[in-house]
Amino acid sequence: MRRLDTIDARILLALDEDPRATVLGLSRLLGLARGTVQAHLERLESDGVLHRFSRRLAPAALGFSVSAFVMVEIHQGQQEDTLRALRETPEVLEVHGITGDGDLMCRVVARDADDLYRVGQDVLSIPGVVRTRTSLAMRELVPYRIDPLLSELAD
Amino acid sequence: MRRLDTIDARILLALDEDPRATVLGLSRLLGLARGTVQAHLERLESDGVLHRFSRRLAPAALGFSVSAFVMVEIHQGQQEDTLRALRETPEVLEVHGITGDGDLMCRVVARDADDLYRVGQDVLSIPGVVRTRTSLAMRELVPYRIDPLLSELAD
DNA sequence: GACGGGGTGGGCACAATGACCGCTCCCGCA
DNA sequence: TGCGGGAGCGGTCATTGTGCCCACCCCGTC
Repeated sequence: MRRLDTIDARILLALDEDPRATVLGLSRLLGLARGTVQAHLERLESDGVLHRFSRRLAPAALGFSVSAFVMVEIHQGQQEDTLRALRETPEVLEVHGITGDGDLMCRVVARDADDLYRVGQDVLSIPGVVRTRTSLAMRELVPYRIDPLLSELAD
Repeated sequence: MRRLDTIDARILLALDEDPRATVLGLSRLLGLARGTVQAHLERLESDGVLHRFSRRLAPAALGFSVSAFVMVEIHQGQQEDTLRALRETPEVLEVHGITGDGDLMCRVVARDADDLYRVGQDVLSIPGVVRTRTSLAMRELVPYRIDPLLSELAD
């Protein structure tokens, strides 16, 4: 994966401030030539450095205001089937293979506490799933952010 | 938080396909009037339904190719101080207050395995932190996605 | 039965885009 | 030592998109 430089970082931080900023606007703001900003933006999009747009969408806007982490212990043998089923469960937003006592760490969302129970059951009923341990995310104490790391790169 | 409608969902899915699509382009693609798309896009940005732009950035592009989940057990009394320190640690990307055996669930990144050890020590040395349990995210089995939920809304 | 929100379609002046050009500077390499 | 090549810059061009109007219409609500 390509490594970002100072200019990329400054552009991204500026886009955080104003996500709909134009290329020309950014070039003026950052004191760069328009072509420079344009080239960097194109590379950012084409190099796979940026995730899909919908990553910016808050699940709550879809009515999924409850989120939880589900540790899933699986039967290693049929991991493929298990993963396929997890992928087909829309409420499962992401799955990581982790070290430690669980095998899979899933982030799930639900409409409310009751709905979360249903999602939990859905996961539990997936073939290959041995045991689950659900932790309800009660408060988002530090909302996802990456700008501190970006800022370090920007100067 | 405002609830999205079908048009919002279709716009967002189209932006997933082409994040740099113009308003005019979207209106043609979706068979909607330009003003309609423009109004929805403005509302999406202004209603706080969209997270900051940098949420789209892959940490690996910054050189942080290792990520991990750190369960942090804290001294409830000084939670404020602990949180402040976590917030000041750039490698800590997000923190959730959760139910269950840990108190805090942190997602952290690091440059490599060695660097992760350092980050782990940093967290452990924060006042109020009693115990930590780190799970290295070895593989992203289902990368974050929300489009299945969006698609349900789109039709 | 009037109102208002949210969609449509059109039109306008202006701004931004994409795609060029040649120029310079700097770094790596033969 | 000198020769690429990459990356910024600054400029131009025709084309496209934007922001902001307008009037209209449908539909559910009070």
